[in-house]
Amino acid sequence: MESLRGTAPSLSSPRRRRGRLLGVRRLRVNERVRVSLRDRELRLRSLATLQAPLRAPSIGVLRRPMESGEEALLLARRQKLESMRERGKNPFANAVDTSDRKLVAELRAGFAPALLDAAELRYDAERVTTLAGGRSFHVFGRLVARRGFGKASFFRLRDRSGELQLFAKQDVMGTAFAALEDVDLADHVEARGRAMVTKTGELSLELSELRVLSKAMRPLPDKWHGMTDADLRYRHRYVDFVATPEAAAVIRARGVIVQGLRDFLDGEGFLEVETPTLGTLVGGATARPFTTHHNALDLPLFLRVAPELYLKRLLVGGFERVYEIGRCYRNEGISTRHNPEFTLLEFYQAYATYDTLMHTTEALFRYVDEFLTTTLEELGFGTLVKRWHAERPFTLAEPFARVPMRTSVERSLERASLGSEVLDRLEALAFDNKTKAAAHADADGWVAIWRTRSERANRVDWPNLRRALAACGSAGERLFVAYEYLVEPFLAEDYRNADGTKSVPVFIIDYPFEVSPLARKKDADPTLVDRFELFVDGRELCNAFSELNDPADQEARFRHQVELKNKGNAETMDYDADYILALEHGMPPAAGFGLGVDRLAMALTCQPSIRDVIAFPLMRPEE
RNA sequence: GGGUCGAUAGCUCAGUCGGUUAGAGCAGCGGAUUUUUAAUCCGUUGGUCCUGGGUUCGAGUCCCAGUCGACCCA
Repeated sequence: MESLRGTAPSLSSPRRRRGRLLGVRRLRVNERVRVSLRDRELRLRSLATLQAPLRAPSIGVLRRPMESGEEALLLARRQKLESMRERGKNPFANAVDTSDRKLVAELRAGFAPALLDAAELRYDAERVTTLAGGRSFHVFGRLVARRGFGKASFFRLRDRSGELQLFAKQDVMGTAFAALEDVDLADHVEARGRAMVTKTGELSLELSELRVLSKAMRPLPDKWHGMTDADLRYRHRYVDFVATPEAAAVIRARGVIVQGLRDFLDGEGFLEVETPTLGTLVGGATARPFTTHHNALDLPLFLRVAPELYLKRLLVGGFERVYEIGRCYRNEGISTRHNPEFTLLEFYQAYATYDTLMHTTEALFRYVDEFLTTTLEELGFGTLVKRWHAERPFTLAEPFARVPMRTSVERSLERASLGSEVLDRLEALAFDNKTKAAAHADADGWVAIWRTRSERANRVDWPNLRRALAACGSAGERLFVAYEYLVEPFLAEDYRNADGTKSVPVFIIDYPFEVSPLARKKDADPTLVDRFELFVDGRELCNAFSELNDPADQEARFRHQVELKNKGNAETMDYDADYILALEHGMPPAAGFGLGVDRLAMALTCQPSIRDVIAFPLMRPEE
């Protein structure tokens, strides 16, 4: 990584600006187009004046192939733009009158009584004519398809609410029909026309007028296949959203999900707040931070990894129920489940325990899912949302399972035909490369035998389990690691609904205190804390606990974090003296909750990568 | 960080064993077409085969290095 950053500028050749539609490259292409136009003019002029002697070579000039296929496409659009200007039409018109605008969805709603087939959107012609009553309708949108028939033409217009066919006929439009030659796919237009139904039953506007409002200078991707190259899609999301309707629907769904979260919490009397994203300390989660710098104060700063400690200060300040939905930043790897910046929902509730929050969590998930479903149906995404529901490998309809962490490990061992000996021997299993292999001979032998006990026992990632155990400094950490390797990979198959067709969300509860530096210890067993994480189809979505409000205990936990940091662990918290001071002023008993909003969106919309639910995911630059 | 796979026209993709001038569909351009909906029909433009190096009489194809991406693992 480091070396890459250092050497990239000198190594990277001026190439790489090939093939991929990169923003920077686009500009260059445009410049090249302009230059080449000037070139051509000059050459043509010289042809005319110099005549015969240069004739042979200049034919070569004339027949010189267009710079590239892409540039030829751009040139064609520029020529249409010029043609518009010559006819006094502004290709980037700004003054529009939307006072009588109809959204496509509104228009369809108005003609709903004439629907013959709701699934295929076929309409009865006579009833549409009657309902329209001779009115002209005014619509705005982008042209996404066209079919020409000489003296007639079909367009497909898309606005934010849906798509509608426009039908242009020469005998209706008169001279305006010829101007359609300057209209390209992807142009933004306004159109007026009477509502009618075509021979095939499609509701259409028979155009009296079509005006280009904004000329698109680049074509859309393949009308049928769209854009499938993942690299292109993520780098040029604005194109992806036009070319891949589901990609746009997912972003819309995400917005609705966030709205649903707010709706639920507002209804429970929570106050939405905003807390700092820049700070001098790292806290609220064990994660490696991004660093930055404030110039005026000459102060090194961290981007927050979680809002937790500020939200709990608000509890001290008398706000009993607060929440924040905000961006957090963790300087860690990128994967299908991790983006360096991501959105966290955290809420804190005074006089509640983690047990209270388990009930709240179930209610919240069901509320948001219902909200998403009904809202998307209203927006005309009924088919899509049905498909998502069917594809989901989990169900929210049944009670979520609850299992204490230790029990979950014991159960999982049983299912793998392994005994408690595995749990008893965690410390001895630890393996790291520093120690001689001979020292692990016993453990190697046990693992070899355990692997033979069952197919599931063989599926366990023993090498990495043993490596992770080597990094543990306490029994609590070892239990947690055992859980991660022996239980978590099997959650989705172990916890199923009544008929076994879908997985059921699982609360894993009662974590070791060593891996929970901000959670309250259990009264009955101080080696554990009142904490749960929620796993939906085996993926961690939530983390919640009864809050630690004993300043002395919190101080000891912070000290332990600092010890780990001094030993070289990058994913630790700082000692936050001001937070201790806040606790000393008295924080009410409370429980707090965190939810990965991106991951929730992934789960509810069946998206395989976090990049699909983020409008503009982080990409390595091309050049 | 490791492994596997991939990169060919603006987009989606073929390209056989290393062998003639690298093909198709869409989009574009020209033509025909007044009810199509992936419209159709005729014609046509468009290529740094990701980059660099190597092997070879000959490389899109084989080898090495690199870039970017996808997936899996860490």
